[in-house]
Amino acid sequence: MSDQLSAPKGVPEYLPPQSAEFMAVREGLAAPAQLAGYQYIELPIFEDYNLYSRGVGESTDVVSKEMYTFTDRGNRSFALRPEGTAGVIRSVIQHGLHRGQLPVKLYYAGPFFRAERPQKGRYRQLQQVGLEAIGSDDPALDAEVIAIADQGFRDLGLTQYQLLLNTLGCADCRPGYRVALTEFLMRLDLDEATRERVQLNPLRVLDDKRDEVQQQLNDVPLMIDYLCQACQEHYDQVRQYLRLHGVQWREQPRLVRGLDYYTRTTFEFSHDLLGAQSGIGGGGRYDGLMAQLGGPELPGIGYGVGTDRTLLAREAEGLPSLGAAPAMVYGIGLGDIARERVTQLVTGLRNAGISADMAFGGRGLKGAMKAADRSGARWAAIIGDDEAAAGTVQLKDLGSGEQQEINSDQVSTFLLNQRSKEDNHAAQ
RNA sequence: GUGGGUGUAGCUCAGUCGGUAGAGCACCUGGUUGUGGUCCAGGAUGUCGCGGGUUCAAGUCCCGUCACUCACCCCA
Repeated sequence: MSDQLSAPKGVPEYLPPQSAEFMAVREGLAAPAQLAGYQYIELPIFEDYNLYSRGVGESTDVVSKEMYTFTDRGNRSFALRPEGTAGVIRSVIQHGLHRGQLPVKLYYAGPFFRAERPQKGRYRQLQQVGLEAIGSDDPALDAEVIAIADQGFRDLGLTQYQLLLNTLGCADCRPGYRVALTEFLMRLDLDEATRERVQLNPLRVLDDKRDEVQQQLNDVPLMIDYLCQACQEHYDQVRQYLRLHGVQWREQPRLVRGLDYYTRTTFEFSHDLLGAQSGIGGGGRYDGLMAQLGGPELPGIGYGVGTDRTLLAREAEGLPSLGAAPAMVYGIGLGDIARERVTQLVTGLRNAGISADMAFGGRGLKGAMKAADRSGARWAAIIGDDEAAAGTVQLKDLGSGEQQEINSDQVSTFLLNQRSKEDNHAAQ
């Protein structure tokens, strides 16, 4: 037991049947992006270390203490990607995607890595579906991006979550706010680590969960009161477009994000039943990031939603699991010749688009029937010596128990008819 | 990095006042020869996380250690 190999700490695995649910969730989160014209981008899972220190920000926890880093034999420094936006922007700049039509609309899905202490819903290898829209600061785009994330959650049946919305201002108005906030925070009674955070990035003190901190924040200055004219108008329009999308939200003036690149619109989807790690998705605008990574001065907005946490949220809401469909037919052959016939039958069915499994290991009929039942198949196709000689199949409906003998070459047409009959029935 | 909780069968867990280990589910076999589910009968399964200590005797008490887990910081 002690020297049993095991998966690395904090890395979730999705085994059947849950793996089918995982894939369904990932597809469900990506589908609304595809419908809105976003195109898939597949990117490296590790990148140059400097991409993150420059892009995400040296002062963030993600970069300062949560990255998996390594050097290769050429002594180049890399990091397993802790988030998706920086990599997308790097790729857009490198390949000049922004020279085409704007905005560039991309989405991605895959694993990300953070070397944190694991807990419920917080993993060292986490899965996200994310998207980025680059090259426009149109507030209608902000609303579209948010609406797409919201749509994904709703399509998957989630209801007990809320969208928290805020704006962080821009390079013109945020510095003034930051000064006011820092002055306020420095007068508070805070522990040393928190005082350091005030210096590094005072905004991040705002969503400290500890009571002793929150109690002192009643009169804290808020960004919303320091917005410049342009940011105020932008935020107003984002909200107007959100209404047009039919999206509900809650203003959360203390909402901040852990990454340095965010500007203006920021948002987070928070689930009510998930415990401490309640964020199922979040994102915002990053109008300075492109330039900071050596590209042109183009604005952008995006989000990442947690595939793992969305799956947990569905479970927490008691939603029916999105299991894998079992094979439609389960073939059973008794004896050597019959087993050859079954192999041919199953292959023919698969070619006709009918999912088919079969019994292996030469077990008896009783055992094979048991296996057929457990597979969840709707039909058992049994061939023994008699059927092999006659060129027929015993086709048994495992739901009703009815059984009939039909010619081998008619099985697929029979089943296709059955399937369309039942589909029509289900559609009514 | 910091704090709490838990480690017993494949899974979920029970195990009293210390007396050498159990249930449910799952699994296997049988209940007629070529027919599953339900039912009945039977069966296999453990380094009680690991190491040490106390004791005639430790799953149970003590110490250490490791793992898992929840929470803080932070984030999806």
